[in-house]
Amino acid sequence: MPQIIIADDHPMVRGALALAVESAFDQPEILECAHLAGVMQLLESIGAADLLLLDLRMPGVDGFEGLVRIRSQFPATPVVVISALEDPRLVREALALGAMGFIPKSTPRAEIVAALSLVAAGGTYRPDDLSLAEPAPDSKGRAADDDFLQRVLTLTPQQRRVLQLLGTGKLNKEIAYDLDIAETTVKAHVSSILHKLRVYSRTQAVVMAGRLHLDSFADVAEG
Amino acid sequence: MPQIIIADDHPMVRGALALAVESAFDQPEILECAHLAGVMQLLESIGAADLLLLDLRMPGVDGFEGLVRIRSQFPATPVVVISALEDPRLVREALALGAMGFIPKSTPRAEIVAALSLVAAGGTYRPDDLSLAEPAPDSKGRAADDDFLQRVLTLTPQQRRVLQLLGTGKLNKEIAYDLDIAETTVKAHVSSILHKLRVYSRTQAVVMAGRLHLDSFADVAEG
DNA sequence: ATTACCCTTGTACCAAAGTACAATTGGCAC
DNA sequence: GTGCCAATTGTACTTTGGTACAAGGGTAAT
Repeated sequence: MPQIIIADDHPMVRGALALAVESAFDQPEILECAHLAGVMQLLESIGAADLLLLDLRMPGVDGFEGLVRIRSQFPATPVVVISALEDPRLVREALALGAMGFIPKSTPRAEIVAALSLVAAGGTYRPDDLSLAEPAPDSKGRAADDDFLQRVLTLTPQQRRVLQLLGTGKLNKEIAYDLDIAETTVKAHVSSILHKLRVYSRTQAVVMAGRLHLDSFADVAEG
Repeated sequence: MPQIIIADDHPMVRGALALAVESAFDQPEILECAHLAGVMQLLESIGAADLLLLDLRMPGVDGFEGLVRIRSQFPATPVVVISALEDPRLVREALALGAMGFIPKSTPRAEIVAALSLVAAGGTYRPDDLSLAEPAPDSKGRAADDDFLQRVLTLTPQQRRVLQLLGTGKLNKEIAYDLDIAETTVKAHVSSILHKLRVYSRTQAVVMAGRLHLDSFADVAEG
């Protein structure tokens, strides 16, 4: 019996998604959450879900931070991002951050069902009109960030956890305690992380990684 | 004959600013630059300008770094920051870093002229709607951040410059080079900064300080 | 079963970070 | 002037951070 988590702060949306899930899976166990904390608790208690439908905007989730947290702490759980928006950049970034799909809320039910089946089968889904419209980099700063994203994706799950804690400013010693491993091991991970991210200090890694969350800066027209 | 430097990578913007400068000063000598390197060269050759209009975003300047470099190497030159953005936090920080004014590109010409005159007279300028709209905390997470902001404000100007460079992930050695001081001095500043901010590592300082800039998340409507 | 990769840990070493104490200079205010 | 403070620098020291190398155990794929 597949366990599916639906995380959205809007009950109506959860209901609609539940219908789609019931169509796409055989006797699913549907677990609903209205906030990120609930999702994390659920995942901790059941270890890993078979699928997680995650809204980008809910209490406790301001953007991709929730996705990143979940992906790094529960890499085994496939995540499909649900969003009211469908900006190509958002889609790309969500997928780059490890989401297995991106479903705009405006998607027809039938297509949602197909998308969920696709992801359950190990595929990835994105809105049709984006399959081709991808290779269109617009601004300059974007490129560098995308490069960095690609590098973050080469990190192993444990390394992502380390990077996560690194991002809170913790010492190696504290990270070791948190992950219940030796400080030596943390150092090994940090070294590997620095190489993969092509930076030369933890501080730089933190600065770079920090941008992944909040580089949603609206390009403002010249005055 | 006052020497005024206009640094912006957009010719149209430079033109508009030049007009304002000509209205605000008597027979000004206007020097234009499209990138940071040119500004530094100009300042080195003429020693100090009477006013520098500096865009936040140009080749070689990703944010406050250029402002910091200029302020530290040519403290005698008053700098007015020109920006397409007008986030109150940006304004506050620019002024904290030693800018004598902050002029959004959307400002009417007449007001720009007045602002330039004000700064030339030794005053500081900021957009009107920010003089009062500052002390308005809205969300919960704000409280802690405001505490932190209060602590940041206890930093001396030079310490803020150091913190700024710290936030780019630079080593003490690099910071020393940028500010043209000894690494020992940088260490002294960092130590002092850590104490004032009540953190125990540069990484934590960077993480905390990072929040001050970019927690500007646009609230998006539900689908 | 052999390869490959991840996670783990250890030792050893070097570089960077951070603290503590002391001292000089210069500006500014009372 | 005297005092205060920012800024600077130095020496000396301890703690973190980071690299290099080596190695054992686990899992998954070929």
